Amino acid sequence: MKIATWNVNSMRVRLPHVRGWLAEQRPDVLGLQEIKMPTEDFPQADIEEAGYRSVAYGQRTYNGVALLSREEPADVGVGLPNFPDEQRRVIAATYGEVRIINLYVPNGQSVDSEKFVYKLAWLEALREYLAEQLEQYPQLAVMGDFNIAPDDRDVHDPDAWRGKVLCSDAEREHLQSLLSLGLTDVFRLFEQPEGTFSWWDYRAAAFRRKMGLRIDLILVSSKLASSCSASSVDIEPRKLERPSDHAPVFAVFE
DNA sequence: ATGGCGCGCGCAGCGCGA
Repeated sequence: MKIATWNVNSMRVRLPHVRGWLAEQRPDVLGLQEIKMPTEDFPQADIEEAGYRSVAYGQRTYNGVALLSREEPADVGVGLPNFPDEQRRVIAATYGEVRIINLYVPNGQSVDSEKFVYKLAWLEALREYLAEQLEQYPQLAVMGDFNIAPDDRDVHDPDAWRGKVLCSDAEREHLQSLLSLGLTDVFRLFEQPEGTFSWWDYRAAAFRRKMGLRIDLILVSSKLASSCSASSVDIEPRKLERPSDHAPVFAVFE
């Protein structure tokens, strides 16, 4: 089974990239974030032409998530059950025995903003939800745009970013508390090239200059971790015309 | 190097992202 996550920064604009990537990589499940359109506008027919089912949880202008899959999804859930929120950031579904939760974690803007307070509260509610889901689903994958770089290795210039949003101790501690539930960041199960990132600012030629962060993650339960055979970032779509600022990240399970 | 870029909205220029 191959699963992947990709913040597409507008599904309308990125539909050709998504279709191309599905055709080339053939993931079993692809989680999308920042589709930036209402659920009813999601291009389900175009995705079906590519051989994929889809479930979306979208809204106008901001946020929005979707799950594309070769198999029919079961038990679709949206949102965090313990955190009423107008912002649409979570969609979950079960494929066979595997539960997949697709996330768009709040950005947080800056560590002294109200949005940062919201981000930390959101992460606390996420931890409670994941604790409950782990009890229910031994084979659990939680993937998406976490908007947290787990470690200095995941930051092109750790000193410049130290303490800043996406890299602060408070955010990293929240991520650690998710991992403490029994989840593993599968990317780090394997030897990786130094300076592997999943997001690069559109400004300042950040991609060309390899100035990025790894903030798109795939966390899995121990049962899935033991069967994981690969995990990588595919930076090729970031080189296309009008790219998303994020690259897809995938993991393979035997 | 925070400013630049790119998105939606909507038709100018702003809010937002990370």
